[in-house]
Amino acid sequence: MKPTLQAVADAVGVSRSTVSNAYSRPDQLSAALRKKILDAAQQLGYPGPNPTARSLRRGFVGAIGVLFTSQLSYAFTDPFAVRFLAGVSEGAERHGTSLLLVPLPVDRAEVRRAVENASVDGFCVYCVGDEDWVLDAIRDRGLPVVTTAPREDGGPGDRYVGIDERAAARSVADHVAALGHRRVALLGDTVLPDAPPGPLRLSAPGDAPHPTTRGRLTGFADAFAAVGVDWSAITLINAAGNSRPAGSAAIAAALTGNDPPTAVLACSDVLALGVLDALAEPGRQVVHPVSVTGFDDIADAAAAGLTTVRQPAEEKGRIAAELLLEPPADPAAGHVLLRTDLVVRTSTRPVPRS
Amino acid sequence: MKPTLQAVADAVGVSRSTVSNAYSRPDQLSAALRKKILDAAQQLGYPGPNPTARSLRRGFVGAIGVLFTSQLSYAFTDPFAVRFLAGVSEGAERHGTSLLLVPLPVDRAEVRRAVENASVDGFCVYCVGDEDWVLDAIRDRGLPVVTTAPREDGGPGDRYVGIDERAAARSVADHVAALGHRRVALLGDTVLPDAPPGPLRLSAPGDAPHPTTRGRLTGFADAFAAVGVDWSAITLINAAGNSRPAGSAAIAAALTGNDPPTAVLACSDVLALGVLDALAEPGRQVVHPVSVTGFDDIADAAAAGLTTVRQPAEEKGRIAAELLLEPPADPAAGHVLLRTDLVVRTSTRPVPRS
DNA sequence: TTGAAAGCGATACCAG
DNA sequence: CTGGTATCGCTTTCAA
Repeated sequence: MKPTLQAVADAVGVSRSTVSNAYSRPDQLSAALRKKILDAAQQLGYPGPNPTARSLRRGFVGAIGVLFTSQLSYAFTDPFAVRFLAGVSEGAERHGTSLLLVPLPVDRAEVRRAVENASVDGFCVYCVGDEDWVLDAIRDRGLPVVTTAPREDGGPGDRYVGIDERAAARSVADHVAALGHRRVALLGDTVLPDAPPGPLRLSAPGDAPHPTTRGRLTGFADAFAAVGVDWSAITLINAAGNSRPAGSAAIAAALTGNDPPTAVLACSDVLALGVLDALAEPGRQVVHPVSVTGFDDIADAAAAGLTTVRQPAEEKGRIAAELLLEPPADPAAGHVLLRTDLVVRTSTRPVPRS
Repeated sequence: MKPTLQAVADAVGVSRSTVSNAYSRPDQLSAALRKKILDAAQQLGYPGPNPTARSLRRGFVGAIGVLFTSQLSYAFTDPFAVRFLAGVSEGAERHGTSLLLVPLPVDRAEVRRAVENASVDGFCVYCVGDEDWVLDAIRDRGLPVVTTAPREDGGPGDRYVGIDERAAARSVADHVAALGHRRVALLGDTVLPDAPPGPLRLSAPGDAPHPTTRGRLTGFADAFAAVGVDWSAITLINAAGNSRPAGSAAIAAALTGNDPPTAVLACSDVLALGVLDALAEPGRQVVHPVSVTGFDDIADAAAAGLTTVRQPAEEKGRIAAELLLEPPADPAAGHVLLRTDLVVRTSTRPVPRS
């Protein structure tokens, strides 16, 4: 049995409170006594105050939970997520706060349990898919939450850090439209739950359930509507997952069909790079060059010459952590919108004359 | 005040145990009563059993601590570390275990406190530098630990997953030596604590305090000793940090000096890529092509054509997690050595004839 | 099935 | 500066 604080107290012949003070409030006892206690503890092999017991008593843990509405390894696999986390960890580190990465089970009921079991002071939710139900589970815990996508029904303490998805998406799409592209395809990840990879019909961009995807598709549509291209004339393509291979697989058919698009606008850089991969495949020669755009501006985008929208990944994470750790006095300050920038590179070109 | 289990019990008119059972052991009470309790809880806004209290009582947390002997953001900045973590998270996820990323303060005394304050069932330590003192703090907690570098004085329960650093390093160095290189430079990160970037004298490779660096330098030295090149004839260069810019900065002077090395062997891919960056800089034309090798085989290595040693990053992480979560019955199985492979690409060429 | 009682290991207030 | 006491919120025999 591991010795407890009580054991140390007995050994030294003082009360528990004194031993506790020796650890947590050195100024509350004489240096000599403190040393005596610490020595005895060392000698007994007392590992120091049990952190769980301490948290219980203090009503505070010193950790924030980070949830990915996806497999946990997504957090380390997706380039944007990694940078976001780097930012979160930076913010947390500044406050001496730990990060608890909680894996979410696939089963909904178990998700509740996972959320309920996390010893944390608050949650930071990185929204990958449509996750209102996850947010509900968290909200029921009654802890502060910060999300990366706006909530429809955010309560008073609702905190959020993001970008104006719609405007940002519009900025790239405007660029593409200005280059003369009219026959375009939009590529999104899991536009509808369980949709297979490939073309997908959606009566309006606003029908996409996931807020981020919805915002981006709507922004794309806005730009083309402005030049007279109706939503119904735009090809929407679904990718099964946010990864390069998923992007390649999803776009493949569209590129080889007759009348392929002259431009593909993807909802993420990863998907866009997948499109470039598909375009580069020997078998997949398209009759004309295809312009491609991404979203995020991850590291690989620059080398690939990908035109994209930059959003400040690390800053987003850092602010998320700070929103949790230093709650703004003014609740209105709980919603932070970051700036985005259109980054034009070589992957977009004027529409080829036919 | 948030309602407690007691409040729910009072509201329903049952005892606490019954409410507790409603949550944790559904089979211990009638479905009807359980529903009644859960409804009441919902109605009262009871957030479910407090995870901290539960952990205290159960003596088990359901989380493992992950420590980086460096800034926490290193975990998300260094490509190899990220892949390692992806592996750890995969292993943890399989067990429904969370990951607690604990930021380590710079101050040693505070490190102890940080370690002592982490509510976890075990620790996984990613060794960046010379961290015996961190390991000591952890060991004093009396929790299981798995490290990525062997410990000199590992106790009985000592768990470790790594590679044969020395042999792996030797394999690249043998390749370089076979190409005829004799005037070589070795590049390592923080070879000695607080050493400035640039050339460094070490009487023997074994003098490097950090076990990983020591192993790699020794392996490099082995290979050259075998072809008659003495340690004293080898240039050792220190980089201030494991990053591309640090690599560039450290090597710069050596490349422009007279009699520059014909080959540079770096202790990591990141440093090696930094060397390639330096070589590519307009001002830095070297009189002859310089061969460069790395270590790890991160994603960027392939694109850069970097010759390197591959070690299975994700697997390393996954095994680390498993070693913690499914302690091997046979203590000897607590030490896992992974295989490495020499990957020859275009960054190494035969020594130029002069 | 249900409930009473005994902790899990520590902290904080308040006398002394 | 030190110690008694109440309590943090829950789980778990064990008996009814």
